[in-house]
Amino acid sequence: MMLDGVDYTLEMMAEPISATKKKKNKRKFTDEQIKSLEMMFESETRLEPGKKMEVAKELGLHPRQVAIWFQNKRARWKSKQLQRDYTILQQNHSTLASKLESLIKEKQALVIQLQKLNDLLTKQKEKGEAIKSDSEGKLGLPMEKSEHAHGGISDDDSARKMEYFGVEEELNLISMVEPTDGSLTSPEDWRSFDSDGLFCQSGCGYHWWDYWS
DNA sequence: ATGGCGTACCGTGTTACCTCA
DNA sequence: AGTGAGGTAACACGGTACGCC
Repeated sequence: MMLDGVDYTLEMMAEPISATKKKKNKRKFTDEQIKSLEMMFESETRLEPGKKMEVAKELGLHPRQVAIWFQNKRARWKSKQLQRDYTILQQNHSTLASKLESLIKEKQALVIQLQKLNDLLTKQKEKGEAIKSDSEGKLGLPMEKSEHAHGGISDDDSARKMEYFGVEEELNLISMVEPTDGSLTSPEDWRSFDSDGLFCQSGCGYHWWDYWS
């Protein structure tokens, strides 16, 4: 049985066709046919009817065979593309996951530093208030003494602060502002954090180190 | 203008066959 | 020689687009 130069009975007719099972005249395309089809698929994944007829004639195939080959090729290409995309997504996910992990660790370290500093500030505030009330009790006057009155911080004061906080912790003061729940990330939270006067930057008339004496 | 019909094509899933380890 | 897995041509089916009447 010859069809456009192709013998479709090859290999297939050795076995009788069963009544229930439809026998397919399946024959593998030649390397040359596949090569030509692949080249065409690279330039266009769909064939126009005219082009399909032309290709079929050129390769000695039925137009239907060419159409089916392109359909199957598109399906195979899509499947492989999905696999490639999946691999890329997996790699991206892995990279992001490791970055997230290191960021979480970094955050935890910062939170611990922040809590430590908050404890120090609370203790210092309590200590300052105790001294203040003690002085008022003795003199019967509000406390006026500060380094402002003397014209600045003494070397003695600076040394005492360093001794208390340590140089590194003092340098990191600005960055230690985020609690575990992230509740200080909004402007409102910043105001509330500042409202106890610990971080009053201007117009307060005194600073936290005023309580050192 | 609209709806019915036939045709061609597509995507998706399945089947049947071939090849190879 | 027999067999199972993987590849693939061919098919089935449902959906869509288009032209014609």
